[in-house]
Amino acid sequence: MGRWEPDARERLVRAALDLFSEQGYENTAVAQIAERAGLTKSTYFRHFRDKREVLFGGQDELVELLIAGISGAPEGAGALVAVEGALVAIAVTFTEERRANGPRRLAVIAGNDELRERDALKMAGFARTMVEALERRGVAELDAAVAAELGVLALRRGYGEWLEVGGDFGEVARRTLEEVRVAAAALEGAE
Amino acid sequence: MGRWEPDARERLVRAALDLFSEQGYENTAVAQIAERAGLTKSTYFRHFRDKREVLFGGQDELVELLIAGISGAPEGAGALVAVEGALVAIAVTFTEERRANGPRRLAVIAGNDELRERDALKMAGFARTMVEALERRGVAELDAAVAAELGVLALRRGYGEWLEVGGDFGEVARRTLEEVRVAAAALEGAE
DNA sequence: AGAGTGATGGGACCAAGTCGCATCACTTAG
DNA sequence: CTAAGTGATGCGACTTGGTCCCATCACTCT
Repeated sequence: MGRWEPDARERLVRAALDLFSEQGYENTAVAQIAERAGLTKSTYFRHFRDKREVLFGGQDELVELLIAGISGAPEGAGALVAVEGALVAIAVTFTEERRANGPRRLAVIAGNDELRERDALKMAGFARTMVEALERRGVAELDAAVAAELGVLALRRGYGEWLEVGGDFGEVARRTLEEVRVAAAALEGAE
Repeated sequence: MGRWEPDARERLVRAALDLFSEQGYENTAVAQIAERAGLTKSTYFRHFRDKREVLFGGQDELVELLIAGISGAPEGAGALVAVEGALVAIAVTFTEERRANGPRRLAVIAGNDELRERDALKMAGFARTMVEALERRGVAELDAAVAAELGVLALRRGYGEWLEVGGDFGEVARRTLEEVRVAAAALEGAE
C-alpha cells in the first residue's frame, strides 16, 4: 500500500480538534481541516463519513470489544456482570493519548448540538449492541435493556472520572457500575 | 396576525410524513415537502430548524410537562415516584392523532441514521431535563441520573406499547416503569 | 521497464441551511 | 374609507456539507 506522508487520519483528527477548539465547530469548514492537515476535502471524506465523525473515530472497535466482553462472561453470570465484562473489555482503548485529548474533545462536543446528537447516537448504539449480545446469551429482553442502559450510564460516568483521575479505565468503570447498581437497587416504587 | 391558508405547520408535517413514507427520507428534498404543502423552502425553515425536526415537533412542550410532573410530585416521594409523575404528566400530549401517525413515524425514523440521531438526542434531552428537575428537589445526582435513565427507558417502551394497544398513555407508562424498576432491582452485582 | 494498486487531488454537482429584501393578506388607527 | 402597520410568505443569492467521477502520483511487484 503506497503512501507518502503517513498518518493522514491522525493528522486530520489533530487538525480538527485544534481548529474546533480555536474557533469553534461551526466556524470551521471541512476544507479548512483538510488544508491544515495538508490534504483536501476529498481526502477528508475518504477517511470520515461526515464532519462530525472526526471526533468519534474508532468506536466501531468499541462495539466489537463490548460484544466480546459480554459473550466472554462466565456461564452463569447475570446480565450486569456480563456488562461489567464489556466495560472492562474496552479498557484497552483508553490510552494516555486519548486521555490527553479527552477534555478538549468533550468541551467541543458539549458546545454543539450536532455533536451532542452524534454522541447520543453512539451511546444508544452501545446500548443496542449490549442488548443484542445479552439476549444472545439468554437474558430476557427487559433485563437486557435495563442492564445495558445502566451500563452505558456507568460508561459515561466512568469516562468522565477516568479523564480526571486516570489509571486503568477497567477499574474505574467497575466502580462506577457498582455505584449505579446500588443506586438502582435502592430506588423505591410507587406502591 | 395575518394568514391566508391556515395550519402551514401541520400541512408541512403531513406532507413530510407522506413523502418520507412514500419515497424515503433521503430521497425527499425539503423543497419538495414545502411544495406539497403549498409553500416554499424558505417558509419551511421558518417553521422547522432543519429537515429532521419536522418529525419531532412539539417536544419542547414535553420538557415543560416533565418538569411540572417531577416538581409536582408529593413532598417525600422518591426519585422514581417523581419520574412516574413526569411520565403521567406528558400523557395529555399522547392524542389519538399522534397514535395514528406513530407507526409510520417510527418506521421512517428507524430507517435513517440522521433521524435516529435526532431521536437519541431528544431522549437524552428528556433524561437531562429530569435529572435537573430531580436535583432541584434534593435528589442526589447519582440517584437522579439512574432514575431519569430508567424513566426514559420506560418512556420508550411505553410509547411502543401505547402505539399498539392505545388507551391512556399514563396507565401504560406507569406499568412499564414498574416493570423496569423491578428488573433493575433484581440485577445482581459482581461480588 | 512496465503493469498494477491504493491513496490523493481536483472539479462538477446537488441539497441543506442562511440571509436580506420584496410582497401579500389582513388588521387597526385616523 | 384610506393609510400605516404587522406578520407570514416568496424569492434569489450565497455558503457549506457531502457525493461522484476521473486524472494523477507514489510505490510495489513481476
